Amino acid sequence: MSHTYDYPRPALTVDCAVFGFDSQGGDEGSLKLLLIQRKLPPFEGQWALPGGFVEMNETLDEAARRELLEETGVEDIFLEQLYTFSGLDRDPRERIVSVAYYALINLEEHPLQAASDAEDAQWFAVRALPPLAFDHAEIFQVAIARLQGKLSYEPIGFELLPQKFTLTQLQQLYETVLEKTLDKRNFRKKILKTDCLIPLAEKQQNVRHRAAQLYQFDQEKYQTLKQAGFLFEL
Amino acid sequence: MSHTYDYPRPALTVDCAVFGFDSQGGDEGSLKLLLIQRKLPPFEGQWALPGGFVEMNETLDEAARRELLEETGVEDIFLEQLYTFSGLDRDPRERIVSVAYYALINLEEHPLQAASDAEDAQWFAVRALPPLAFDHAEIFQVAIARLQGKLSYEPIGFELLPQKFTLTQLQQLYETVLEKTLDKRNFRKKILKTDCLIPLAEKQQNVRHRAAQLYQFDQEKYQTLKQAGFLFEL
DNA sequence: ACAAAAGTGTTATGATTACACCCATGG
DNA sequence: CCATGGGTGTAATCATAACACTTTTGT
Repeated sequence: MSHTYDYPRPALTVDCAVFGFDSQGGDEGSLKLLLIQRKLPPFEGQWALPGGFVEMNETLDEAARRELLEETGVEDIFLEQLYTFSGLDRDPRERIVSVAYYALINLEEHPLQAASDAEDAQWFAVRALPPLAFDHAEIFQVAIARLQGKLSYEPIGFELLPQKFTLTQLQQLYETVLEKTLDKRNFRKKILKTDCLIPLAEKQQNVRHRAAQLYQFDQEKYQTLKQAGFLFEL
Repeated sequence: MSHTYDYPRPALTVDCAVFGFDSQGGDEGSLKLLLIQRKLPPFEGQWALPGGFVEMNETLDEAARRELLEETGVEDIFLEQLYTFSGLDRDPRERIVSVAYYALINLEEHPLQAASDAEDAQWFAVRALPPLAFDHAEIFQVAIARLQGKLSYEPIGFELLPQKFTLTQLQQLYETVLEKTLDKRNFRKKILKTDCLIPLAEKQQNVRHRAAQLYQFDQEKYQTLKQAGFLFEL
């Protein structure tokens, strides 16, 4: 079946930069990016951001979530539109405009399911990415810049952690993403002063040192404070 | 001539929310939005954001600038991508995905040229917009939220003023866009401390009170400071 | 008892807020 | 000389940054 229009149209795709955070990886925790290995030309065998064509009966958000689920088995995650890329030679085959998204996920609670349609999906440390297909390296750059920017004035970091986390994990996350070290006492004072963390009646398990207090982010309270003009800053 | 594809494709357009600032308008200056009156259905006769279809040989930025020039005679202005809108029923005729831009312009130095292709283009105070075609009211909301957000941590306000401006004009601009009043002395201290304003050897003319010092924004210096990690905040 | 990370307070400095009067100019 | 907006300083409060030791727990 084919489709005919009076004027030529670019094809429209979505691409997703999915970030995960691994509290264990390396000394200080490590930030990861989810990539899939291409099975078909162009860029056959190379790694790329998950994504694909937008269908006629879905919005861009829906397309992004669908592709993510199909290609990586990941669903129900934080996902936000990033930027639309429209360079004339993005794709060697034809003119393709791509709406990029970035997503945040915590590795513990969303393991990769072996991708449903035989694409190989893997996590890569953002400090050691393989060469990426198309203009995906550029999309990644924009995505990480956005993540860094947004982390400083919106509480999106929690999306990268398990529901229950320690203050040290949270701090490591901020340090890793922002690429700078933070003072422990000042960090704790500031984050607790926001009053958006609920201390749980529960401690870390199976650690061979003093067990840390676990916390949970109070999404509802944050929304309330935000209405009232409060700004989450770090 | 017609064009045929294996799969159906949404049409792709750009829409521009162009803001202007009028230091005179009203007590405190007023923020304006540039609209064009539609000559054809759908929404015939209604006001809409300038915009149109993306051609195959141009990027989105280029398309936005081209449409702006064609429909309103405006060129060489600050223009930035905003968000891509993809609701299934944005346009009653067919599926159209639209990449929205916002632009800033100073009214004194860029008067509207009677639109080259017979569309009627006019400035409207953002506090008193007419009903807008399509989902353009939503696009406008996103645009103004972005303008407010960005004004606080990047020096984009200068794009809305003439090259030479007084501190009072600048303050009125901030007050108008952010919708809050600012303290004169504190505002001046803070903005001058950034060291990005060049005092000119020139004063306001033709005012019936003490003439104010004119300033110019030092774009180069700002870029330098920005590299060095300095953040323009207000 | 040791190793490993958790947890906690104080002080100095800089930033922000609040606030009111004199000055220059044109009519 | 008066009306209009231009221009300026200080003190109080708050936020930030710098900094080191004690506590808990498992081995």
